[in-house]
Amino acid sequence: MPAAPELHITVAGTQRAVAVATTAGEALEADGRTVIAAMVNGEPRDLTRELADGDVVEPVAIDSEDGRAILRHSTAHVLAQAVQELFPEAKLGIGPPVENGFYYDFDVAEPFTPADLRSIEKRMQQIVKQGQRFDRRVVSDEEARAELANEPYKLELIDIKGSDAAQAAEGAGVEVGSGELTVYDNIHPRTGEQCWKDLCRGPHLPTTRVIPAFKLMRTAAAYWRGKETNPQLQRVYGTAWESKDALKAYLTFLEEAEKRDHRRLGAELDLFSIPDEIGSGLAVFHPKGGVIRRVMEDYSRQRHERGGYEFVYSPHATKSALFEKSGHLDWYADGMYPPMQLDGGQDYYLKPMNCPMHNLIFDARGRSYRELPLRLFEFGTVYRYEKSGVVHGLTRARGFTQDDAHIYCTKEQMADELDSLLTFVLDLLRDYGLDDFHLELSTKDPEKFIGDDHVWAEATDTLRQAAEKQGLELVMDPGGAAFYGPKISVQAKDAIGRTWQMSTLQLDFNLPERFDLEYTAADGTRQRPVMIHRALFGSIERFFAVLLEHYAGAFPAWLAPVQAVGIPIADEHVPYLREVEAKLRAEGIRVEVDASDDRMQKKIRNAQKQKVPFMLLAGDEDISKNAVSFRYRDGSQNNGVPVDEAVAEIVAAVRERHQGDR
RNA sequence: GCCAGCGUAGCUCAAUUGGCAGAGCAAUCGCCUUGUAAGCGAUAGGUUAGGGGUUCAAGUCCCCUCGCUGGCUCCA
Repeated sequence: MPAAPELHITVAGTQRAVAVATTAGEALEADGRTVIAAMVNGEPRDLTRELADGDVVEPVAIDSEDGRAILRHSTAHVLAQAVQELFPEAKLGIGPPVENGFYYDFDVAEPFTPADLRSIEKRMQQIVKQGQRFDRRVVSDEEARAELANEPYKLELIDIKGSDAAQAAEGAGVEVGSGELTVYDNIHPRTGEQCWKDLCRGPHLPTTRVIPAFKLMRTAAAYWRGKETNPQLQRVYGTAWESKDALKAYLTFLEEAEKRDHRRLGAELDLFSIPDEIGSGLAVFHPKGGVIRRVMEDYSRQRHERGGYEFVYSPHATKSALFEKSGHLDWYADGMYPPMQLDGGQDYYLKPMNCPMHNLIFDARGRSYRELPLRLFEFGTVYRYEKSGVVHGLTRARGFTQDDAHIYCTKEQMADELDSLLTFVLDLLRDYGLDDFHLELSTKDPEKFIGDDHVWAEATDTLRQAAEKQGLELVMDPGGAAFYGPKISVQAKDAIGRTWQMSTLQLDFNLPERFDLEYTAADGTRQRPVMIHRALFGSIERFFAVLLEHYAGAFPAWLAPVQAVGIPIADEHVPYLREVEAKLRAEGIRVEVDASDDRMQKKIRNAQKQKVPFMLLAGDEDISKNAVSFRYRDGSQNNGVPVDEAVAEIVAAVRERHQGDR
């Protein structure tokens, strides 16, 4: 008698033989609650999918990255079902999982109101409670078109299936992928009735009841397939988690992020403001913010001086001819303030970038190869006409100052220069307390560029090599380059794990061409230099905002606007603290004595709220020992610290740029 | 720029159905003289973003403008 046919598979690293028609869930002995899907040969699949001979099966836990994505995608389906039950006319867009949650786009006649959102969420809870089954069904293109005849956006997705357009539309791959089409039916557990269905690649949770915790967050409009010229759909954002605690932790994280918001801290700590009277995106720095900014700039200047940079200055406005020559008026006019007409019809523009100015400095006289690399540095203030909806505090302003430099070098010097430049950048960022980086390489935008393809390819390759040499993770950003050359940007993670774009390095073979820049080589021939654009902070304002949020306002001592405050127990102790103040001031420390008629407790509270790193308290006991009570802003304290020791500790923390206070 | 929400004292927020614009903090002036995150009292602070409309009566309802917030698109 022949043996029953068997499949030979690998389950969680162990080889096994199982009966034909065994499902992934059976092979994994999955409970469908903690293990909610299977990774089969590296592809996520439903637990109900049958295995084939030779399959390699791994469990997908709901609290893994893949598991959360499946959970969120399934929750997006529940959202869409709830919306179509409450708003039968709503047409479906796409509904992928995203970082921390999911969304689904709908075409509806009226945008959702906050009340709609609440009733949708309520309906979703009912669907979750019912425990509807997610059932996968393979369909042909024709069947899919027939079933989805009332869903015009889904039909469009079927049409572009597998094309570049499908890849380009964020999230569309979740619906159609590039292989066979599948529909997921939601089946009522008791009646077996089909409650809802959606075109979807899957996989999904076994049932809706497996969703442990979710919450709808907000509504927003979003352009269909991310194109500004397409109609706007109504997007509903939500979040979903593997447990109620995880959801709660996420909501707490959002609150924490809100407390760190640089716009809020900027007002609380009296650092800067963006007065309506001046205009959107145009900030003023108050004295305390000014101190931080000045110290940031001073240190950067010092480092650049040591790094072989020369300092230049250039004006904020120029005749249009300069930006015609640079190509900005052809490629960047939308991002510029409109021109001012002066001198009988002459157009003047505010500069959106400093590079053309620096090119003129390079070109002011003949240059020798002996001068290269020539590094021109400027804190250059630029003005860009940002669309009204995108302006955001200091991180997206209309006027800002770049720590901008342009490096002119030979082709031979380029690789070394990029290498040392990246090291210089990362080093400097570490001094400002950021140390978790990755790099991003932005390549040519096929619709917006100047110069030859092979020149772009060469520049991109050079940048890639420099990036790889750093041994950091490198992420590609196709089409993200500026019009004149590819770029590497340094992305840094802050204290609560958010990623910010910091430094940018751009390689440019094109502007030297347009400006006809030349140097005389050793053999007497005229040669074209290569140009590197780079900004380390990006913009000082943005960097300031990132640090403000990174430190939650508690800047390390060397950057703190007030580094130490003297707090007397009573008025009679003020003169003693004045002496301590004088000693600190002689060492260049920014110190104040709080001689107001508040009580000591209130003075401590005020200093804590202002996040002053060091508090020096003095009463009779301290004075008798020529000491102070040395309090740190974390609330800890050393009593009876001799004044000279306290001074030395503060001076050391500032001079050595300590990250912590002690 | 597009969609939605919001705009009350410097800040955080009240104001019942459309019915006298209010509190805490901050500020100013006093009192208190103090040992580890808010002492007490008084004073001042407002064209409720601006403009128009409905109404006996508008912070509240309607329209327009401006600004901000969250997204989309874009970006240092």
